Amino acid sequence: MGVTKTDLFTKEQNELAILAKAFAHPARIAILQHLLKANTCINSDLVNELGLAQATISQHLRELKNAGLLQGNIEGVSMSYCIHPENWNRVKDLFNGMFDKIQHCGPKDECC
Amino acid sequence: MGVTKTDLFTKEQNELAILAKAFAHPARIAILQHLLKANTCINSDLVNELGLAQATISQHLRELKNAGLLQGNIEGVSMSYCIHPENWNRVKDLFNGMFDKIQHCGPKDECC
DNA sequence: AACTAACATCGTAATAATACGATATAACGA
DNA sequence: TCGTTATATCGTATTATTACGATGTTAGTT
Repeated sequence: MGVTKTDLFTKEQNELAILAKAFAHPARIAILQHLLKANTCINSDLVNELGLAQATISQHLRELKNAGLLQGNIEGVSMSYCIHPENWNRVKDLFNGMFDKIQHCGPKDECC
Repeated sequence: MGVTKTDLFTKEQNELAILAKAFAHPARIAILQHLLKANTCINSDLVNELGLAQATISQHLRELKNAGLLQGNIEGVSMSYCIHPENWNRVKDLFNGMFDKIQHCGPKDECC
């Protein structure tokens, strides 16, 4: 793409955008939802669950991990992933910090 | 990109991903934050505020509008944008529906 | 050691997103 | 009407993302 002009924006704006990008694919949402239910899973679970190739799942997992949403622990031969609890809550707070800033703007909410 | 296999995922997963994509650029976060403060703005406000070209701002505004996050009203010669209140709250609920599903997973939060 | 199972990484083709100049379009005022 | 102001849209070069086969890597098994 054209290069995003990161320097024009605040640290918070860039951070929120990076986090949102991690959520911005249905496969990654599906992975997160699976983990919210199952607490833990390995790559091959998700290959069966989602029907994407192993390499593709691995790539999505890495992106979620890079964003800090997941952590991975070696479990014998396989890699066990789970949601990173502290970061998850921080992300929640960051988004809600934005969501909650909306203000009532008129009797019928006619802002503009 | 390789084509995203939308049909593999649920409606909610695809919707969340589309919304997250709308948030996944610092310029769009900046636009939303500006609107949360100012309630209303026009294209040229943002050109001055953000330092991106007029065409670029217009493109970002369209994406935010397509995602349902903004609404626009004609105001004489210019276009007045504001946050779409109902959709904004629905988006908030959708994300929190996900954020809040995290469960305590152990004495030290060692999930995996 | 040889084999297997489970992943990660590489390479790459296909496709999407970003930025912006150039060019429409539309409303208002003189 | 003509010019001005404010946006939208088009075209396009550049860069990023997605998916997956092929190949590497590592831990356990026989």
